[in-house]
Amino acid sequence: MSRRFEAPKGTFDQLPPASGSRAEVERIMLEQARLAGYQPIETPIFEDTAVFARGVGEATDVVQKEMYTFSDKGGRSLTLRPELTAGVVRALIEHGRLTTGLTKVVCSGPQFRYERPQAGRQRQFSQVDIEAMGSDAPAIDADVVLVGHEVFRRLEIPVTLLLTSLGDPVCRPAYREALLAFLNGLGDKLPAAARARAEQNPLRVLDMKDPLVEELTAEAPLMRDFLCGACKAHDEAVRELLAGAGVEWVEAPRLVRGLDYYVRTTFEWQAGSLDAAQNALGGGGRYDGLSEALGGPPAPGIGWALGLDRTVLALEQAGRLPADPWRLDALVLPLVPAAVVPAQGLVRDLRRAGLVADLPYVERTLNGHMKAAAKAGARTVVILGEQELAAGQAAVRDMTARDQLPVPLDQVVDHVRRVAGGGAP
RNA sequence: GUGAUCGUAGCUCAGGUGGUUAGAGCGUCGGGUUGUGGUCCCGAAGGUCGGGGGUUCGAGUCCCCUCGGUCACCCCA
Repeated sequence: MSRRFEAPKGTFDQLPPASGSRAEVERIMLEQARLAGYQPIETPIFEDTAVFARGVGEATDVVQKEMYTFSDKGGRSLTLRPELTAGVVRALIEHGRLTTGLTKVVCSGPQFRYERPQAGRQRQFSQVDIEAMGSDAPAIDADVVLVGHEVFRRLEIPVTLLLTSLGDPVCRPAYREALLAFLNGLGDKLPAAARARAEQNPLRVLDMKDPLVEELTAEAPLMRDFLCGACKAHDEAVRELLAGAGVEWVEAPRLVRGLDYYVRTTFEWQAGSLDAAQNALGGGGRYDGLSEALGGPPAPGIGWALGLDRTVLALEQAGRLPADPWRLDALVLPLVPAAVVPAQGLVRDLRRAGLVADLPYVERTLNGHMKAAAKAGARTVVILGEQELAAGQAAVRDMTARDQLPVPLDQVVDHVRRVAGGGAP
């Protein structure tokens, strides 16, 4: 026997029926985006390495140690996308979509980061992402957040929205200096890891989990108190709009992003139900300036992404996974050779009517077929035996009611629709 | 990248101090007499004990290496 293979480290397979629930979560997110006017966009899974290096930021951990970078046979340096925003912005710039007006897009798909896997953190992971580019109006910030609010509402999953403003190139440098001064003032009381981080990106010291660091930085200056007039006005307008839309949030002045492009409005949804370190189900923020960094025209933007795998995990733990929508409405069962052709025709008609219909394809006793149909959750079984054929009928069994009726062949579709549509658990 | 922990049938797990043909439950398949279901009864299939090396008369059980899972740090959605 030859060697058996396993999925590569940090990747996983999605098999039915769990894959059905997962697809349903993705569908709900895409649907909410569509209702809010976001149009589908698709970009390559790999890009010129520089797109991410410049877009995400040379100094970030993502770029420095987590990218899947390789050379193709033409000697180009390419990178499997570690996130979606940079590629989307590159595409919008390339096709001249950022010169005028507002562009709202949504996309979904796998991304890749070389990390040590754990629950909710895989080397290949999927996100559903929305981006709105071309406006710095606070209303668009609220619009983007509202999409997420509705998604989590529909999924009936308890989340907390963390919200803050990271300032902009006008006010952040002064804050950075103040924070750095504060951290330096702590001297060697600060652990080495924190001091090292302070040199790279002092803001990130604020979200370290080391209790000692938390204690030492309890009185650290906060960006919130350093916002310039424009940022402050923007922030207040966003909050007013969100409050008006009934969105609740928690102030998170220490919320920090690991991607360099974020400015001003920044947010994250945390799962209350997810008992894991990776509990951010979705997050994002404003990234004015990213377009310019990628060689495009000035075009402010904001967006966020839903972590699909984590959201499914959280739904699982909360016992709220959406039902798998692939359950059979009708299993059509030809009992004699002469019934095979009419059965195929029935299946075609049922499917045309939008019902999930299938044949068994395997040899089994009638008893066996019934057992299998029950186990699979089929709502009806349409039996075509000798007697039924002779009468031009099918026996349609309602599996929930355990009730069976002879139905003329040309009425089977309507009958199944009535039975299957009615009693949905 | 650092630390910890685990790895026995498709799934969840048993397998004292190493000792004949490795077990259970669930699941799967078949049967419980003519064409009818999830409970019940009977039966069957299914395992190079993650992989490699070592110690030993003998290893699923001990040692080393390696691969993978999980958890925390780190990072992030």
